[in-house]
Amino acid sequence: MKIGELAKRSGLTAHTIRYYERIGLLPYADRDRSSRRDYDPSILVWIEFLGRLKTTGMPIRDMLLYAELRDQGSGTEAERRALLERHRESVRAHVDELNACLLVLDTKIGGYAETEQRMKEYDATLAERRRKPVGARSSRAR
Amino acid sequence: MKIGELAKRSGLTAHTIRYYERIGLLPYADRDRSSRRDYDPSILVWIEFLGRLKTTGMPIRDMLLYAELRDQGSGTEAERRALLERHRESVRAHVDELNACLLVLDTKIGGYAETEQRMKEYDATLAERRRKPVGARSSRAR
DNA sequence: CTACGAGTTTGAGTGCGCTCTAAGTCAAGA
DNA sequence: TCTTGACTTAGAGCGCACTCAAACTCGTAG
Repeated sequence: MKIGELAKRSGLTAHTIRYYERIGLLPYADRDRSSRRDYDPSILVWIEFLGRLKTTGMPIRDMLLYAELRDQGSGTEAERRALLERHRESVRAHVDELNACLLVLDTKIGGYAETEQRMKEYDATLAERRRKPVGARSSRAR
Repeated sequence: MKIGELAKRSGLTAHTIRYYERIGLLPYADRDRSSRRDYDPSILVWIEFLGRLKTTGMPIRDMLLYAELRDQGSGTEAERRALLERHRESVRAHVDELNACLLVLDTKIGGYAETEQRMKEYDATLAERRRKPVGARSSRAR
């Protein structure tokens, strides 16, 4: 698979794929006789996993650490696991924080909704007063 | 309240507070006779809210939009509400995405845990073989 | 043969959100 | 009076994660 094809399939740009290779996030890709990168589709699995790490806010320097452990192969599993576990906890904490913020947001939005509601009622009252002018009892006061 | 005090209370640095004022995220603060900023503690509420927006990933340009609507006062409530509602949905979507990633992470970590377990068992088998050498029936094969 | 399109490299540029520097002002305490 | 330290400004610098530019090389279709 050429870099253009991989870009399409992975959702990254060719630029980004080369950048990732440069910094060591993607392994050095085999080149064909005219020195174009030629990928094995299995790279997609790794890119997808990197995407998860990215989505969950892991900085590139940590992904790099994980990638290096992975390249070193067996014997690094415990460290890799520890890295992922630490990350998992930070993601969980962040999710909790986001949920707390969502509550605040809901409250704030609820406040605007109330204001809107009171304004509608006020408008309705005015309309009522125009129909049954001064002195007439408001039908809204039930 | 002076900027240093506000920094302590808000968790922002004085630098960041000045930066936020410069870009319009914080209102222009009143200065005392020697042109130092003097804050009303009520600013803390606004800073805290900005913090929530930041935590939930709202870019500064959007906070700025919200801040401008707020400065314009009444008549902008519907727009402010709409802005927050859009943001809320994007945060919800992001939380869902994070939760999905957490599942993947759990699976991956589970994989490492399994490998570790198998290695422990293998070590145990070796130890067993050392105690009851060649020919002896392994007690682990139950 | 030549033109095109997709690839190559190195290195520079971009947008975001701060973060810091330099040079100066001011008020209060020793 | 002098020193200290918290403040002021405009503007430069930084770390991150890309993103793009320039100049070049290939393989293939017309």
